Amino acid sequence: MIVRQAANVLEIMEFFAQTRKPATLAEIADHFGWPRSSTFNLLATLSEKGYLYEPRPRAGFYPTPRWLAMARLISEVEPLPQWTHQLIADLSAETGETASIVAPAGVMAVFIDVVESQAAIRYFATIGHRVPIHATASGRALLLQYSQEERDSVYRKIEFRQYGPSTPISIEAVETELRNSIARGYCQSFADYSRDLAGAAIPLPIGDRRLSVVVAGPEFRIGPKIAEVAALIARTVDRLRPKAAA
Amino acid sequence: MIVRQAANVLEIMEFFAQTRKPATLAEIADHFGWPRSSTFNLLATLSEKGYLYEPRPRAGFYPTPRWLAMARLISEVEPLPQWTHQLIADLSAETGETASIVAPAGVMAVFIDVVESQAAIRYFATIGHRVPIHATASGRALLLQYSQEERDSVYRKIEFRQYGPSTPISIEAVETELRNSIARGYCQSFADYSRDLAGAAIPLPIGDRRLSVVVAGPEFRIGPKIAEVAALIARTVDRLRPKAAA
DNA sequence: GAAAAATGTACATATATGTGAATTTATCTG
DNA sequence: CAGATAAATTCACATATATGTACATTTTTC
Repeated sequence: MIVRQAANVLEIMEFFAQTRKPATLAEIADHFGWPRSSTFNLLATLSEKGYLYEPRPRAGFYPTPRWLAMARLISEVEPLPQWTHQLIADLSAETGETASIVAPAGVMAVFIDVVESQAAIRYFATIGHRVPIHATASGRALLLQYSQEERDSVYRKIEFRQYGPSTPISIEAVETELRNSIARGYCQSFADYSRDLAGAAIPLPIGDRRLSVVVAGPEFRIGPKIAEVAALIARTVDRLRPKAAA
Repeated sequence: MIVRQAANVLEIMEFFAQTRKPATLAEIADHFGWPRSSTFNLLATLSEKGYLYEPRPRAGFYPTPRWLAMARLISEVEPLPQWTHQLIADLSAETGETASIVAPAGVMAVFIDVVESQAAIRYFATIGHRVPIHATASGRALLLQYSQEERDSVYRKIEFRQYGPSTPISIEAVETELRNSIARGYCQSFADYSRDLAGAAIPLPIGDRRLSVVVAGPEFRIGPKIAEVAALIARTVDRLRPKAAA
């Protein structure tokens, strides 16, 4: 079950992140199609807690810097090492596609850092974006780092759905694909989950964290050169990863 | 009316900002005394939206970097000029007390930047902290920048309460205190709102934004030297504020 | 290695909560 | 400067929602 008012808080924040200017109660209510009274309660709650204020009298609400302060505290812990951002920046620059660092989240994989392609037609992904762990290159690069028991435990919770023509729709299909990936030296996906989308990924263990790097883009651009892209990822990791650490 | 689940989202994030490590459903539920099932729904919602993930399998949830990405976008707009942070940093260093930049939010004043005192006994304030606009030095330094009509409009919404012995409990009392502040050259408060707390503040208009700077600390430390502190604030603003801007 | 304890998940139901309509307050406009 | 228009609040009530209970799964204990 989705907690509506919790989701609404996030939507409001995303709204401000997009518009980047103060908004009045009426504007917000209209934008979301929420009743004024409900919007009023929400804004009042956020204000009361110190997360919203009125920069100028009657010019509307805007988030306080408290969000930033809190987010900084949270992200200080286990920050990604510098070089991982460099990694996806380089990969995106060289391939012209979108590159990301991905982490596990139950049966899903979450994008925790993203550098987007500059191409007009491109894979649009943002930090926080989630995809099924078994039906994507990046996800499978995570699964490769699990023990058999851990993988089994994940499989039990997966709801296998035919997202695309090549989606693996059984545990066996996923395990087979994992074995293929090992043989191949990298993970790949051709529209397993998103239409027209292809990607190459490799595992990226950092300390005891299980991450992966993925480069993804439209099938017609990535498809022909997927092996090259995979090799480039591996080379770039080798180049940037500090030698001392595992 | 307070929107409970909206507040809960904030509480969870604050919880993570404090503990700075992943927490399991059970830990979170116990910490807040929430039912497991409700906690489950909340965490599921936040995860689904891409704001929570599981860094390591079964080691609990933690916020994704999406919070940071969003907060950065939001705060890029109208960032405080560099020198205002320098201002409160210098003031805090020189006085040994807590210094803050404050903005209006209806009948309240919000702390939008804070440098805390290092003293063992100190004014504990964080970004986002809110205090009544009429019963604090910082708030009155904001009111001084309002027109009479704007002030009247604020007064109408204030619920006058006797927070401390010297809290102004009528419009007239506030107006009188404002006139005194002008004569005095700065705003002050002696436990008007918080017990044992005293502070000196002056208006700090930046562009068309109405802000104020305040230095606050325990009455016994600040009290005797309040005039000096106020003078120091004024001098420091003069020193740091770019000459060109108003 | 089996049993116990702890944790995570699903669902029906009573109730806390969101909302439509009414009221107050502010802002245009001629 | 009225009178009109729009925005912000308030409030009682029906309904969407949080939770108690039951069940499944995982981890720990002995």
